[in-house]
Amino acid sequence: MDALFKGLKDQIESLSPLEDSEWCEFKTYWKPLKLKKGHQITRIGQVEDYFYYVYEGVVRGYAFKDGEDISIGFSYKGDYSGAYDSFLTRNPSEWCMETTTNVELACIHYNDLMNMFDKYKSIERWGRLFNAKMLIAMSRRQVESRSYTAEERFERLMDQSPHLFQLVSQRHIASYLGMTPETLSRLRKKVR
Amino acid sequence: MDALFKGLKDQIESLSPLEDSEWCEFKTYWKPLKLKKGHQITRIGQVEDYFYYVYEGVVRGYAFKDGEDISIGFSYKGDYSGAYDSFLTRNPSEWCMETTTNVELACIHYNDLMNMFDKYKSIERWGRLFNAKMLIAMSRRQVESRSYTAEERFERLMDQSPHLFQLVSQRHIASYLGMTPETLSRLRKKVR
DNA sequence: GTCTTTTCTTGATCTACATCAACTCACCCA
DNA sequence: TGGGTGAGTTGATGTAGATCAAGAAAAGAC
Repeated sequence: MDALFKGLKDQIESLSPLEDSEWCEFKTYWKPLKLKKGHQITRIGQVEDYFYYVYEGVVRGYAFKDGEDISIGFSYKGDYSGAYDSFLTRNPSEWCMETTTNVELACIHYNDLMNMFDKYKSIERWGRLFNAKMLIAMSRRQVESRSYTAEERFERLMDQSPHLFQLVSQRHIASYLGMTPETLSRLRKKVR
Repeated sequence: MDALFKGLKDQIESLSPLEDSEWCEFKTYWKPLKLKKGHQITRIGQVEDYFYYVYEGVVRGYAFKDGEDISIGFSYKGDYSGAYDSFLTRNPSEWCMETTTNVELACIHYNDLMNMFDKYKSIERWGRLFNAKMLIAMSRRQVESRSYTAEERFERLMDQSPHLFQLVSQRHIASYLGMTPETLSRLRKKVR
């Protein structure tokens, strides 16, 4: 439990250092949470009320396209997670989140986070820089998905996140890479 | 010139209202700028020092993939523009910006904006919300590019931004939509 | 205004990847 | 312990869109 909060604090302070008193108050709004593999965190059509910090395990975010689900991203240790679009806009979510392993999280309610933004400039700053970081990661991924073939995307993922292949099923990885499970299977065979 | 600043102020205050005194100071750091069609605003490899507000005209952002340029996005009246990734990280830009029409812009230097963030909480908040807005737009676009065929993406762009086809060349729109100019040409013929 | 260069169009061909289908393997639980 | 269910593999075939090529149109340049 302590380690979880330490991780969270370090993560936040890497973007914006907080006064001890600020952290002490901020901390009280974050609730630790353990979930089993396969748990649905957010469903389509519901407004996302929580923002999650992932301390242990993997959370998968995905959207629906004619009934088939397509993976948008995976959050690991140290990442944040949640249907962030819905969390920010307060509109019903078009994405879902589910755990693909057992996970340990900490979550904070929208209202509490907004109050913290109002109250502390340092936390407002963290919010700005956090959004900036997400934005940068996302724009990288955008160019990535446009500039490479299926095979190249697969190879790059193998280089960058080999552990993912142990933690997530092939078909979820396939949809993340924008290809069918069959294609991914053939690519894996080719490499072996 | 007045209209430009009024547009900028409205745009900022739609996210975070400012005190008159705050706006008065903030305003002094924004420099108006007129550029001719075809002007290179940012080049690859240089660190982006400015953040731009587009008052009139169209700015195109693009990246390179084996020598061919691929359009990442277009900024019109009321949008912001710039190699935002490089602006935020202070790393050499992997993107370029160029005007595709004559444009009127206002720009602010990185250092000045950072000073304003330090000094005023309301401006820090604007920064947070601005990033959030960009993030939401980008994640929509990401799902968009994965969920639709070339033909659907073309139709959706025709619906949402028909004016773009007058302002930007076919091949730039084609690369934006993730297809070749030939394919776009055939799709246009089909619709006519 | 004519000459050059670039953009757009149209057709013929090619290919990466999807789709459809059948078979194997692991895992679960009754 | 055996059979049901879902995940992964493999093969045969289909297709959206890329590539190559060559002509038409439009936009600059002098």
